[in-house]
Amino acid sequence: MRRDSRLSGVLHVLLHMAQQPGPFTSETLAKAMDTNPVVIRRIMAGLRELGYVRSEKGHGGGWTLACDLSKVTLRDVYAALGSPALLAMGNRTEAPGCLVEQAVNAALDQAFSDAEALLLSRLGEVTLAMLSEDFRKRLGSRKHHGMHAHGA
Amino acid sequence: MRRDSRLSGVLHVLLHMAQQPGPFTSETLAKAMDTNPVVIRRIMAGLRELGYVRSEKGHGGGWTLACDLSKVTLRDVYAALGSPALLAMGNRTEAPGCLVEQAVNAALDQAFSDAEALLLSRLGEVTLAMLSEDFRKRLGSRKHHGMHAHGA
DNA sequence: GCGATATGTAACATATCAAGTTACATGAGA
DNA sequence: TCTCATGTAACTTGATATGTTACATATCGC
Repeated sequence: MRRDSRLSGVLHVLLHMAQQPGPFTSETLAKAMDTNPVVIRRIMAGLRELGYVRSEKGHGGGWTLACDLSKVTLRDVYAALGSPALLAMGNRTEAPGCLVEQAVNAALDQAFSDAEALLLSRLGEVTLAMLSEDFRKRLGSRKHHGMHAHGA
Repeated sequence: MRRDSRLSGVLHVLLHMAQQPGPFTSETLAKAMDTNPVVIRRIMAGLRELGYVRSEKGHGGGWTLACDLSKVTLRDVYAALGSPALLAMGNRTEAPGCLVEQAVNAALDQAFSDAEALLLSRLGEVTLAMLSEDFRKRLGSRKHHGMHAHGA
């Protein structure tokens, strides 16, 4: 199944923004992400509604971080995207009349909801500040080898 | 994202088969599942290769259970389907040169693999025999209310 | 052997959805 | 007012689960 990479993408954007202050245009961010400005605006829309970022039009406009990175978790970002489905699998039918299917659904639902709960919990343990810190650590160790932050 | 219901579907088929001995034609099973015989053959193909079911052609042919239901777990059935993706989300790019993306991927991968491991573990704890037992329990309690096993 | 029945499988159709693209409206600053 | 930027609708594209048709192959009963 095709996998949704919006969470990965929006985190990438946020972390890039965390490295310098200025507002970033959608086009700048899109170039860094190798995608389209409209896609950036789309995935940022939810974040703006929750107040994690701000956007301004016109000259000198663009996107700005508007939150305490140590207070926002990956789970918050996930929620800002509209909480899309976490699991690639689901039941064939919900609320089936067939008792066989009810038994199957009950077993699968148990396993599925456990996994979802764990994933959400893990995402809730990681803040954007922690990610940013990890990035800087990686940057430091790579610099010692004379390489760039970006590459093919 | 569209959710994969093959696991749910194939479990449904197997449990139906567990209720009576005879071979079942793809058409019979398809009717019970409200789908197409070809779809049944497709999802059963992997199970046959692993020896969980047998198929025979011609008169009196069809699908037969060929395993000890108490020895086959939902995880085994999942594997028989080819182990399709469990999670609906993934990284934007694997092995990125961008250090920001590396940091993002590392965090997400951790959470993702934890959730996948838990899900697989849970699926591994449930056998087809347990599901069949649960079904029979449901059947018993519904019978007391004068209802059928199937219904809209 | 022959016809009926069943699986096996390729090929094609359909539906859904993330992602990409185009077009245009709106608003802010120089 | 002109330029730059976001906001958003509409459309295109690609991937994939699912559904369907068609036909080949194997097996049973006569």
